[in-house]
Amino acid sequence: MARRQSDHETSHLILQAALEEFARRGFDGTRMQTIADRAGVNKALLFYYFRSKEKLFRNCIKTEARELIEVIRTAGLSADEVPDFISAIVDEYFTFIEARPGFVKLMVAELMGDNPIVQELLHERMADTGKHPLADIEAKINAFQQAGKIRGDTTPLHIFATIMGNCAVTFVQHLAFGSMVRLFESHRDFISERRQLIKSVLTAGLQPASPQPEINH
Amino acid sequence: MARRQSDHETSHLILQAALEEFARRGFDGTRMQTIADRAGVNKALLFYYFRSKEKLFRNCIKTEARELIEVIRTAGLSADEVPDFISAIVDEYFTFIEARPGFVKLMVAELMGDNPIVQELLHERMADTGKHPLADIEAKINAFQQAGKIRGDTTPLHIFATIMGNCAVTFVQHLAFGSMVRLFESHRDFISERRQLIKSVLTAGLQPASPQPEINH
DNA sequence: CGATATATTAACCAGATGGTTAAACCGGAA
DNA sequence: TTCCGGTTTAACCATCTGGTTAATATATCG
Repeated sequence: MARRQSDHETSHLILQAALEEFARRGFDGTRMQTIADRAGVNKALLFYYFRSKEKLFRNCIKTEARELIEVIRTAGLSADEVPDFISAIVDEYFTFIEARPGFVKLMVAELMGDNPIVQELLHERMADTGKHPLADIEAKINAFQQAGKIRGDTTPLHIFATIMGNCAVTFVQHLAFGSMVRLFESHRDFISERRQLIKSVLTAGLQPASPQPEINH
Repeated sequence: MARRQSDHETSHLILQAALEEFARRGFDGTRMQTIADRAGVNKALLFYYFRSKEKLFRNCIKTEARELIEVIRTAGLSADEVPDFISAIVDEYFTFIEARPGFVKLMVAELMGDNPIVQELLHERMADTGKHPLADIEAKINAFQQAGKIRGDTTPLHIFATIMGNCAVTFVQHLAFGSMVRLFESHRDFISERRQLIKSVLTAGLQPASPQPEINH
């Protein structure tokens, strides 16, 4: 009964199953046996292809993070004006995550851990390409600032963090508010409303210092 | 050698230790023995005061969530103008979290789980007070909208989610970006820069529809 | 076919983990 | 002092978990 599959096929099955389980249960909550069951293979195969639970986890993280970075990078570079820039990044981020229900949880699980896997990934990429994967985005934001098209009172990375943060947190809020209030109708409604609001708020909020009311602190 | 302590003292010690461990390792990653060690008590005491690991975890979550809700509620109600409203909530949120290094991780751990503990807490509070803990805040935002002081093209809860989301995500980004780029100087610098930027961006971005550039999508 | 390298599996293992229990401990009341 | 209820502990247990191993199955190639 044991049909033999190609190396690539089997390890891909495992990776996919692992991705879903890690996303759902976190690192510690995930059982190797469960991944094996989900992939329809013997547990020992997980250790045959990936040497340990941690290595398998690292592989999952890297696979997903690599994709996201590329998606965001491409989206950001495709736009020439600030509103389009924001809109493109937000849209691509949302689309990316909506297609990967467990992604945010997976990334959070990575951040909960002690070893920064993403950092490892970035080192690899920098060794390959010779520059930071986000360097282009950073330069683009800097150019916007020089042209007076975006607020210049902070660093490009803070601008970037603001955009990405609003996107990412949406999907955690989706869980949080979903259980805290049920005044939000359906899931999709919440997400899509949020997407538009983020674009609008950021487009207005990231404009160069227009006369704003004083803030107490 | 076994000094006897008062009931309250011991269970409080345990709760505090549990809080730190759950925050650091998540639910599944936390060991009851470790909590016991940290609290300096015998492991069996954890089961004596709290009946199970899960009950202990629930207790931690509720304790923290209750505090945060109250802090935010109070902050929000204390301000009469939108910029102060935003500033107060952001400041209180940041202060709250800075004093509790593991809070965000703890809450994320709760959201990762399958049973919505926070929802349980809200039900209790609503049974006590007769209204949703955030109802006052919601009403206040609604009043701002009616007065044309804040954008009226979305619901109060989306406004609230935008403010809270920006705060919460900061402390996750602190971890994420901290390992992704090291262009951010120290931890405190990142956090405080972020705090000011959030206030500014939101104050500008949440204003009622001023003429904004078109957004492609 | 036979040989070889790779894939796959069942059975197994040592250590850890949440939880239990019965006994000991301790302060205070009578 | 004696007794009693709440508190604390050491020892214990059933179960689970990541990881190993030795044997088996399968494709590929000469």
